[in-house]
Amino acid sequence: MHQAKGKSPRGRAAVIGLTKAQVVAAAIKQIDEKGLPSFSLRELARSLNVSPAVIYWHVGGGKEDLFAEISASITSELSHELDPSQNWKERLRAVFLRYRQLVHIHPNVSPLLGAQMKSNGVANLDWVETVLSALVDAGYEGEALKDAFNALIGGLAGFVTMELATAPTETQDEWEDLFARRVAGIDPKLYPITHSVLPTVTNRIFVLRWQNGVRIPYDSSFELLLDLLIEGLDMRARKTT
Amino acid sequence: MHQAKGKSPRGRAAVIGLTKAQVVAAAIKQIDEKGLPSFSLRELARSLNVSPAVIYWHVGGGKEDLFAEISASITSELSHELDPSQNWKERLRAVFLRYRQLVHIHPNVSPLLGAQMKSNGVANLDWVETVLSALVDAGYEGEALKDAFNALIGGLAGFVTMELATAPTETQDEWEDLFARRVAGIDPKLYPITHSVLPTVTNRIFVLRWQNGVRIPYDSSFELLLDLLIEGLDMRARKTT
DNA sequence: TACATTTATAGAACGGTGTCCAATAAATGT
DNA sequence: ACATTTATTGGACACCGTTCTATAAATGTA
Repeated sequence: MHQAKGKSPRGRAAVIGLTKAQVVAAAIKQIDEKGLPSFSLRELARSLNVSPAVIYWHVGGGKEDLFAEISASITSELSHELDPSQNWKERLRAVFLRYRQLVHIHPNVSPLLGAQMKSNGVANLDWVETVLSALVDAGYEGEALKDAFNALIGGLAGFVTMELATAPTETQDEWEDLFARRVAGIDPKLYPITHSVLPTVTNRIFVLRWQNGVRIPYDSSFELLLDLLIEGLDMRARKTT
Repeated sequence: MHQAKGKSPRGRAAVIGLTKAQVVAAAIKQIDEKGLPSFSLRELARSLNVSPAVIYWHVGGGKEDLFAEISASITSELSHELDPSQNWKERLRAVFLRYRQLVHIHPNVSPLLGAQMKSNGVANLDWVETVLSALVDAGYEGEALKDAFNALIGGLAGFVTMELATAPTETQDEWEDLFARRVAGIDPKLYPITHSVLPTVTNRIFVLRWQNGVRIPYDSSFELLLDLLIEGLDMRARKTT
């Protein structure tokens, strides 16, 4: 039905045509350039000088599966180069900073790693093992381990997803103006605190922004979140151990 | 060009036809039932026994704007009924628990509040004011306030987005089988920790699951995240004050 | 009551999309 | 040399978002 899924091109070589990896790479490139909303299989096929059906042959079952492949392709680079001599806190820091770094390379793909996250099965086990083993080293097990893992992944990966949430591409300038005008018109009587901190906060916090984390990265906010989580998990572990 | 945006149906009454609010409500209903991926303006129009063009007349500019309206419609219920006598930690807890609760009512709409989050301008200022004022009460200001706000919103709203990330609707059963088989086949030599905690963790942590937070809610994990953040922010505030 | 105007809807059209299927070419194994 | 697998084509189907022009329904005004 479709391409040889064997480990590597052994006896039955890859003929000459396209590779699944090439299709995925081209898809990522196109999403990087044109954005996820305007991505289409037909245009992908066009960019490869190929019939749309070819994509179906190389990747199993259409768009959904292609997205899963893209997601796997990006997160696969995650857990390389980890220094096992570091303690668990340093390892956690490193792996999540690396995660954010990776996603920032392909901001438009971000929704596929967060909200869509189909996770083509068990592709990124390295990641899971890294986080779980760090937490085990910290002294977590059972239900507490489960919750600590979810708090870390959900909070940090979720943060990055929100950070890179797609600002509307269409009439961007026009919309920025509208937004800026609305912010300027915030009533000091109704929202005194918000109004008073507008100078330091406008377009730099989550709900009150018209650009996303691509143009205005949230480095220090992410670091704060990361520190709060790791320090907090450390304290809790010490308490119960 | 489109409907009267005035406060309420005064002189020029609402004729008899559809209301923008009705369109939005119907859209939410349809997304709740059929899921976001299979949502379409045409089917929405069909369900209202109406021509597709009618949606364009009632809501400004098509799908994108309709999504913004939906998002606003849901988050508008957010900051009601808040007890100002509570201290800032209790208020923060309450508002974010309420946020998660609200989103869980319309799980399929979740991507619109997270990854897509266009935020039709400044609709949910109540929310912002609540969080900001709590943090100001805690002693935050300037850059630290900004980072604390972003860590809270990004981490917690992001968590909920991930929790409800859309599991694939299509061939669900078949896919669950595939996933379960892959999990069962995890190599204990390669992933010793992961393998050893599989019993307590399978389908209950973020990457190793085949169902999303609708069927398997992450209550205790969210509570942990919430506690870690609030406690940590409290400690940091005391230190620097 | 009559007419002009605003409000609301209908219907058709345009270009684009995901997906599938039958036919066919290209490379491979025997 | 031939049968088989591998890879690709082109066309079809049904649906989609969006826009346009025309028309109906309600309203304001004389």
